[in-house]
Amino acid sequence: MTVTIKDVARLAGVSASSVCRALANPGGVRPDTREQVQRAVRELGYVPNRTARALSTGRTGNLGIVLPDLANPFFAGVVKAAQTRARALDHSVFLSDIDEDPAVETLLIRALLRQVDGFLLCSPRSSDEELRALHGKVPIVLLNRRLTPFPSVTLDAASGMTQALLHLHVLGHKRVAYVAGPRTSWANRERLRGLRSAAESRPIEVIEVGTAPPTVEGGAAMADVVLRTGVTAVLAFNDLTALGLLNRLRDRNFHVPEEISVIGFDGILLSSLVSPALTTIGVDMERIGQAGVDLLLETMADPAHPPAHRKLPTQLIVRSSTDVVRPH
Amino acid sequence: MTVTIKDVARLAGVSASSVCRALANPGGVRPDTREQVQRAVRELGYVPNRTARALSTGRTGNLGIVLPDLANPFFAGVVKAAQTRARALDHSVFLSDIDEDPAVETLLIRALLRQVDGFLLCSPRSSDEELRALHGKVPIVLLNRRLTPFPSVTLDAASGMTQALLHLHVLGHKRVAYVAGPRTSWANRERLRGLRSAAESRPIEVIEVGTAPPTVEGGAAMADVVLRTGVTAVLAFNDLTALGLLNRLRDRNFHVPEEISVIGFDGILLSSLVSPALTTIGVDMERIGQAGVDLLLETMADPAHPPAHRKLPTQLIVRSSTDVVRPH
DNA sequence: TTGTAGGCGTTATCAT
DNA sequence: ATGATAACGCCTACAA
Repeated sequence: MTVTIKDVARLAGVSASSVCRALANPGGVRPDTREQVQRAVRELGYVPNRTARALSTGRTGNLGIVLPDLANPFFAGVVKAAQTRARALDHSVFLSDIDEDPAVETLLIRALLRQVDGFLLCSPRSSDEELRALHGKVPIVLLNRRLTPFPSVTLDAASGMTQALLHLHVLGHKRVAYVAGPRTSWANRERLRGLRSAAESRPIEVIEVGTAPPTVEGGAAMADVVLRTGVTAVLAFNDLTALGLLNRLRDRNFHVPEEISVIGFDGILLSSLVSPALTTIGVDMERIGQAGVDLLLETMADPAHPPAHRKLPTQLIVRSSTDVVRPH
Repeated sequence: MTVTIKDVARLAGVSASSVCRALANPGGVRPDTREQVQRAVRELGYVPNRTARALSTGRTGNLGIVLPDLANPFFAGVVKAAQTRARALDHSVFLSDIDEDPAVETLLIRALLRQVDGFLLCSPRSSDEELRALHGKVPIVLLNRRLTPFPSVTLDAASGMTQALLHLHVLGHKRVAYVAGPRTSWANRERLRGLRSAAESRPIEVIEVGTAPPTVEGGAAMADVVLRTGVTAVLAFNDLTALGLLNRLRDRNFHVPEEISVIGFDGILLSSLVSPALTTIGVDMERIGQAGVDLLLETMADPAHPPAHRKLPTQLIVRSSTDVVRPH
């Protein structure tokens, strides 16, 4: 039924090891032998069983990608890019959506541990300790989180926040709100830190209005709180949150951006389609996913010399054309 | 370094076979033996190597999900649900985004063939022949495509299209356009068929304006063609296409829905956030993903008696509040 | 250059 | 109820 290396060997009139060599190391075998083998392979439609190979070599050719929520276009975009990159490098991808639940994260990782050569952990929600406990067991690259001794791909949130605040400053804003993301999110802390730091040197007050799930619903739920602070602008943890805000503000008959400015983070497609279009701090999801996989493969190749961290740029995308402040 | 079943056996003072039994079939072993084994397992932190198990049992505990484009929120939503369901049933998921390229689809499937117990093929772009060639080799469930002898999960496109056309009819529309999706998409043909069939019994003319990639860009590119037909309403293959249309129409200073109505398909979150919100034919992505996995597991359990096809409902979601026609 | 003989970790068969 | 033993498919010394 299932064609194995032995079938190929028999048909080619050689031993299994020769088949193996002919495939793995075409130079290490006589040309005519290789010819025989290749013909047999084609004829039988032989495909090596990677599961069996993994048992023997200890390498599976698989990567594990773990992320908080695939419904967030940011992660979908990153995974798409990562998966494409992985395939180009002859690797398959296990996908695990933990649905924002830190508890299942480490469980999932442990379950997949021996089925992958390494993990790309996107915005992991686990504690530093839990993650560190994994170190040495399996190559890991962190996305959107910085934690020694792991290699990681992060975003230059400080730059993005500075660009955004400068933008708001020029428009005359004096008080801005920040709607935070998950407490367990390193990126959230980083963005807030960047925002605060950018505000220090400017006459702008930053008000942290609290944490919301990084979803449209989460953002919508925070709109009233934001309004109560009387700010003229609000920065959200990410685009989904910002869109939720935008929507609820519109329901409340507040005009964006005339009465209140909203700025998101990620630059997902969706942010460009709403109207008024969302001003946001954009990132290159494709590059993020690629970089993650590249770093991971480097780490796997040489665990002793893990590659350096990579910090990717952010770029403010101003979309609302009439950011005129009318302080209230 | 890595703890195997033998380590457990040694520590528990039993044979490897007993460890295996104690874990797989707790009843088939003496209570005190099981006790010993469980203690050893905990102490050593033993986790069975699923790769090795797969080699022995022939079952991997993995599913493969293949889809055209993860950047499409419809597929992201379906995959999220499917993945969650799979995990609940103790299965892991391989993900493959083929980026709308039929050529890589079968290649990918063949590559993963021995690493999964079955495939969930979402909107497969391959030909009937290519797919049928896979039959018998591995359990397969089709999503968004009907093709004997495969079990499948499909949508009641005809119903959705009928609802939409009735809606347009009531509003007085006489000529509507359909912006098609990929030619290789079964769902596209089905939707067009449903639309045509619904139009037969009504005084409405359906004009197929051509094929567009099922993306925002694809939709945008078709806007001018749609305008040239002079229709008062346009149905798009999916929401992304519809949103592209919406956007470009707005750029052309056409008012939606006053001057032209736009209707999408899928009911992705995005469609509810734009303004005017997109009227669309909604589906339950979560249920689709769940049903896909459920069917697949049934098929795997008993390949001789594959489960029946499942056709899931569609529901027109009217969002634009002022669908008044001003025929031109 | 090629074949033979393990072994990877697990499960299943067969005695005991 | 338990323990040897033989697979599963592949890879890699080692020997020829």
